[in-house]
Amino acid sequence: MDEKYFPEEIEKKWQQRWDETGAFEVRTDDPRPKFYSLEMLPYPSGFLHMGHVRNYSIGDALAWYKRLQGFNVLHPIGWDSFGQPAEQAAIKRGVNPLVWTEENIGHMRGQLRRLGISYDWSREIAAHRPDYYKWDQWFFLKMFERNLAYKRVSPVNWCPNEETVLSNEQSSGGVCWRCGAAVEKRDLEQWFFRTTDYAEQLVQDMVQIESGWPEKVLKRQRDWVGRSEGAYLDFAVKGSNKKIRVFTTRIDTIFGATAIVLAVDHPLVAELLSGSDLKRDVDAFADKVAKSRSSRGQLAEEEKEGINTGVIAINPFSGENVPVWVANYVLTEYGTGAVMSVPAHDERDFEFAQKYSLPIRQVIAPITHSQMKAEPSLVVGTDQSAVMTRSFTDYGVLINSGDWSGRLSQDAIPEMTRQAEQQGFGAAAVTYRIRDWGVSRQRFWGAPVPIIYCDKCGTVPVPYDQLPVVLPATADFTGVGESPLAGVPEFVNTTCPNCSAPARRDTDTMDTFVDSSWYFFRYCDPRNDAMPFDPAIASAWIPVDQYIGGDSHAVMHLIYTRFWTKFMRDLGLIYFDEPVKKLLTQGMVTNRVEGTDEWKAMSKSLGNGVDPDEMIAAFGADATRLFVLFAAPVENELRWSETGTEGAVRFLRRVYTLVWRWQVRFAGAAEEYSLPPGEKLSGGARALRRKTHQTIARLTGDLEQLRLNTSIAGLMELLNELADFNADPDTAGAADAFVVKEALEALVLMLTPFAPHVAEEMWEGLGHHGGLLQARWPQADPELARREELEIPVQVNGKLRSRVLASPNISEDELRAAALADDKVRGFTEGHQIVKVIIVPQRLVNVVVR
RNA sequence: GCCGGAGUGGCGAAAUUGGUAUACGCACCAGACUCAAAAUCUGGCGAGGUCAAACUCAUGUCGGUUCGAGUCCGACCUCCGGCACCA
Repeated sequence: MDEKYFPEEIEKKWQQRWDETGAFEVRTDDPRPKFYSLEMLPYPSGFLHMGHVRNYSIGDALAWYKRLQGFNVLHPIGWDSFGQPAEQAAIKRGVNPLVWTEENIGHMRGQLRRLGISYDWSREIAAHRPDYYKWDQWFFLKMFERNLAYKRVSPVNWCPNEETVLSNEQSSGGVCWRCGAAVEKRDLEQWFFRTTDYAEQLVQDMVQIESGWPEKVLKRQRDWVGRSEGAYLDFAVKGSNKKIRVFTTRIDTIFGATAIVLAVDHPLVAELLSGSDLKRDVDAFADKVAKSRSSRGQLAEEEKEGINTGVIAINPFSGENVPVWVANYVLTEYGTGAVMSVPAHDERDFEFAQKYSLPIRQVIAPITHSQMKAEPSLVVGTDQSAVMTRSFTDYGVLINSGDWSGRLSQDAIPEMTRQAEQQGFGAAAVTYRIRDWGVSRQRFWGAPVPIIYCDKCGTVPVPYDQLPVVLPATADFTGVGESPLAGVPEFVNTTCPNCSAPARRDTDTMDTFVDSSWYFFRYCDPRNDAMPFDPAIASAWIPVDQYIGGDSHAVMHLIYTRFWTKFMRDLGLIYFDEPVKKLLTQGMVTNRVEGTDEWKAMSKSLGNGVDPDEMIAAFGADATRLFVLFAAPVENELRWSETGTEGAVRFLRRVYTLVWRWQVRFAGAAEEYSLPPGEKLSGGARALRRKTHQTIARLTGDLEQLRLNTSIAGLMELLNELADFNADPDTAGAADAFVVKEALEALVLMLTPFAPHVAEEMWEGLGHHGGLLQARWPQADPELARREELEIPVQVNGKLRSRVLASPNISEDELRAAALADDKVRGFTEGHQIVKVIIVPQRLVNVVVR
């Protein structure tokens, strides 16, 4: 130890030592219990930002804490290194994507090491390397074999700016998730994974993780899967043998159906109208709708429009004739692309009916008090002349519904569904909003789709022994048109694995979310060249005990990885359903935007970024990390503050100086540091001991819940108590020195998760050799943590009036007597009748008077 | 519009889940050290009130339950997120 705290030297020293000894490398056959601490792997943009620092500091704190508790901790890192920016660099600046990516990784790896995050670097992986993406391709082939990967022409979301296909998730809100450009539609042949096959499991299995995942994330996933229970119903078309199938969740409103409405590209539209005069009008209308959809993502804001086709359908329940319309507000992709329109009880149908003067027939009446209050115009048995001013969408009691009138919605729904089934015109049904995952990208910098097209044999999977399908070293990066791979003849031209005739490779690459769906399985067995991972090894580590990342991945990545896990389970690679036990979605790191009062996520374009390297240079990695963890609860937004970081340095320096002052005594004398039996401690020493043990208990609880900010506050309190104790190392007696040593050791050990370098340095200074990896988290003695004397507040009628001193084992009677005898309390009770005295043992006395 | 979450000092935030509101830190103020500054150390720091105290009022607003409410219940206001024609 140096006399002064020089973070740079200490950090360099310990980083080097950790590196040389491979300190954080772990083995799967270690007998200790395992713990898997995982942070979302970074995209190698070239530079770490403060969000990364926060993410990895949280994960590292947990990893160190668990190590000190005796766990075998897997804490790996890798690179999500396929994706657009590398290709953009190639297009704009002519840099080779591989060179660009490897350079970025090199720089960021250096930054992570300077931060001193305790990773097992021997397990580092990168998605763009053939030994990784080989397994993306392997999984693709497995999907293909099981009919979970299929190809179809489909209108895809197309970003005109980046000229690439976007998934539904990536284009939510009608804008590109990365660049914000308005999304268009295009028809392309695309590969899809059947995520819809797993829709039900994705919802059902949430019960397995709901205790460990934020409710917010689960809710978004539930919404995303969009499970909806209802029924299919077939409406016969008059004068034809065709039927129109609709999906509804409100079969109980069917007597109020006054139209059938089809989506513009519903297949029946063309059939029903062939030869009709209206066909041209409807086609023109369909074109118009398609155009306006591609230019604007905001469907909800569009005015409802439709055309009456003149076709008549028959309501299977009432036998009534209803007109068939085509309209822009019905979605092709959801349900059956056709709905029964019930204006009285559906907002959208109501709006549509008003515009086209369709009849609005009430068939559900409100029954509860709050419904009545909200809908004064609607009453049971209302006459048909009553005018509805808006739709009534609650459940209620059926009216004007033939034999069903008088039934409750809740009862009518299952019974009407049963009748529809029995009579053969309907069935109970569950629909989902989730769609299949489009994985094709017309991109160079991704894992090539391992498929070959042969004129004779058609679509042929690349044989497993020919994997990986390696990306060519380079291509023409024009940034426009089809995939760059299509312009590389050596890549495209191949022979058919079946018949050896000349054939062509698929020129698309896979979505990068494929890479990130299973990467943390690969960490467990990163150099396996026979399989993506050994099932036994992966099962020894996974499920991940704690996963940490931004909540921007609440739906995309975190749904895909759950899907992938279930798929791997069905392949027989693993036997569990869910990959992640506990999830933490950390808050953003924000900074003030210069010249404004706004706090926004740090970004280059706003000019409010903070460079982690500069922080490390100015304050040290330990102080930077400590501040980031202390400044706010992990899930909150963190507002950047430089003075806050100075405060963190101040704290570390105070601890360091104290250790320095005492280490001479601890290292020099051959004193035995145990408390001599029967030795009486001074009041101050007892208080310090108590604080030490209270702090241990507090931190142990807080860290389990990742309450890092309060943990650090606890350490600061302990330091303050140590400073107040103010014993002199040169003259302190053995008992005082023992108490100080106990406090300092606990402080240093518990500081390790937040500031590991300086903790190592101080731990060594306190005379321990072998480093913190040999050390153990301190144990709290509950007996010592307990107060020996309590200052118990005394209230009169709930207002604090005084305090009395009492020992913790004082009886209730004694406490009551002491409280009532207190001068101040007597001042407030005099002249009143004491009704009762409430005593919360060891806590409080409340005297109730009248 | 619908669904979540949150409102506590000048600021980030605590409060063992109904029991001393404002821990810890930042900023600020005063003092010590210094020729001076920085650093460091000591003290102060919700509002009103007073020489000082007593005391009063304060956890978005209004009401309720309770001996006692930041915490529970009801209504409302504001802010932040998510979803948005999903039948």
